[in-house]
Amino acid sequence: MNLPRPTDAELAVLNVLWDRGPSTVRQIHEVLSGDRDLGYTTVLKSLQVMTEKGLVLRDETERSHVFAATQSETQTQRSLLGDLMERAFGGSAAKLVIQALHAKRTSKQELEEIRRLLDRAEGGEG
Amino acid sequence: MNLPRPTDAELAVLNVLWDRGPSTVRQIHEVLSGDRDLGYTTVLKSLQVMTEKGLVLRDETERSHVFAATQSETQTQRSLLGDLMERAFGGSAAKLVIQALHAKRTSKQELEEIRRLLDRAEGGEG
DNA sequence: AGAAGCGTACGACGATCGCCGTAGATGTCA
DNA sequence: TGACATCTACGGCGATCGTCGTACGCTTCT
Repeated sequence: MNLPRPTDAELAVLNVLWDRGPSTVRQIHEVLSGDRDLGYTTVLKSLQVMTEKGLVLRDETERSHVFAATQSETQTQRSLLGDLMERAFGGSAAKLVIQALHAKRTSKQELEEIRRLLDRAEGGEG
Repeated sequence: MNLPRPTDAELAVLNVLWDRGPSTVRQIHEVLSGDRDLGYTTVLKSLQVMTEKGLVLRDETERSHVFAATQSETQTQRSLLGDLMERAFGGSAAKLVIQALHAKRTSKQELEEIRRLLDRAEGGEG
């Protein structure tokens, strides 16, 4: 089954989950309300919706439910990227990468990392 | 002034505009209804909303208004990418690029193109 | 036992999304 | 001139988004 694309608010929650591992509403709320002003029940409601969508799993064994992301950060990043690639880049990974490199100044180390990946990718292709 | 992120439906319209240049509702509708089933007034309404948002400009000199994108495809691609980079990649272009290369099999030619860009980017840096 | 605190459930609200029907103005053609 | 086609404007509909208030059930503390 294919999961729906997480919304902005949902992605913020997922980021916390990926960063800190399975967490309670309170823990997530604490992290998130560091940035912006955000009610406790807002986070709770988000998690409830995300549970219905299958974006998170809820462990109800304890009184304070514990939530965990169902997809890894990497999986989500790829599908988000694939989605954007289709919708805005005519499906071309190369165009996307090129614009990404323009979108933000990339450090020398990062460029090297990309180059290494390129070598591997090229090698692995028929 | 900063334009809002175009929605999925709006991006589909913009794609037509970038591809065919300034167009009437009818022309856009013809292209779009090639793929999916879509009412004429649906496209019209989209364009009206997009005009309010500043995503397109409307030329009303003719009876059939002519719409044009206010941002180039490249500009939009970059801001979409920058946005996603912030929301899902912790602001790291490198992570994004790496996942993008994984997200879809990339042809040898495309890889070469990216490599060339990398050379240029590296050269131009301090 | 009663009060105070912590937790989830539920419903609501204003905004937006994507979609379209209908109204009414304007142009075209027999 | 009258019929018909073509356009835009407007409003509505069901769904989702992001946000929260309120209700209510368990703990825990006094």
